Amino acid sequence: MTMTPDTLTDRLERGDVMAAQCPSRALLRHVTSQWGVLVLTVLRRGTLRYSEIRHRIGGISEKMLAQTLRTLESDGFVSRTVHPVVPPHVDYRLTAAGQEVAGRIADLVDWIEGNLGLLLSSDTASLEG
Amino acid sequence: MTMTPDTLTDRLERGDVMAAQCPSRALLRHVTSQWGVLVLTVLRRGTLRYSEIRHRIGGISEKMLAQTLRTLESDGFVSRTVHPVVPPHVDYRLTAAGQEVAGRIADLVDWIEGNLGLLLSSDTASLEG
DNA sequence: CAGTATCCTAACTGATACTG
DNA sequence: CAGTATCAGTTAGGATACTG
Repeated sequence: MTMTPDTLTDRLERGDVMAAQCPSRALLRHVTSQWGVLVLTVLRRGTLRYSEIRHRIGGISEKMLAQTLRTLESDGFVSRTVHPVVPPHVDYRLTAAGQEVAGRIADLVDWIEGNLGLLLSSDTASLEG
Repeated sequence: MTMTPDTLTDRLERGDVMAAQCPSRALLRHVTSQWGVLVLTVLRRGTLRYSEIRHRIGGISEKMLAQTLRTLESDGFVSRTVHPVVPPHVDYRLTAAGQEVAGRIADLVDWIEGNLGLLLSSDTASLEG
């Protein structure tokens, strides 16, 4: 097995997330952000309005939901549709790329939820937030 | 299809990550933290020493690596082995639970790395960090 | 080598109040 | 309804120096 003699440029072009300046780092940070994970997860079920998302994610503030949605939208994971009615009606849904990442996030979330008991019973498990 | 008439207690016991106080939230935050993701990813290849991890993850500081390793260890995702020699030699490796979550994280990371071009070419993609 | 201790800044976060 | 604006507190994060 031969090792690739990796230059920094090689790594950036390849999209190597281990290179500090690689754009994939930023994308990864956005989708794995505290609220990004949960927003992507709830949107898997379909199109939702701002208030519906907020209601489904316990503890998220208006500010962070708005900010997270804007980031995910600008990254191309979420699309935003404004219905020009009064009172306002805005829908959010996953793009094709969003469905891909959200599916993978959901696999992770599901495993953790499903193995919570196992994890918490471990003698080394912490309670800290 | 009938809806589950969800109490908060139900959701916590089920390990529902959408409930703000659920312990799965904290675990999820730890493994999806900026450095947690990368540490879990590099450890998939096998046992590594502190300095090896630090070298492989571009841009991580000593402080954040130490902190991230301690958190992942206390959550039961990483195990730490001290070899009582001088100079010190400490090994880190994934536990069984760690391998499960790291595998799922890797699926996400791989997809993003592999589709970077697609994501960046999107007209809505941002450059921000 | 593998960290810890200290200091400092910037970013994240939430509460509240307000707007179209 | 769907946000934005503002403010204040907390935490994340990095640089440097130091220890066993």
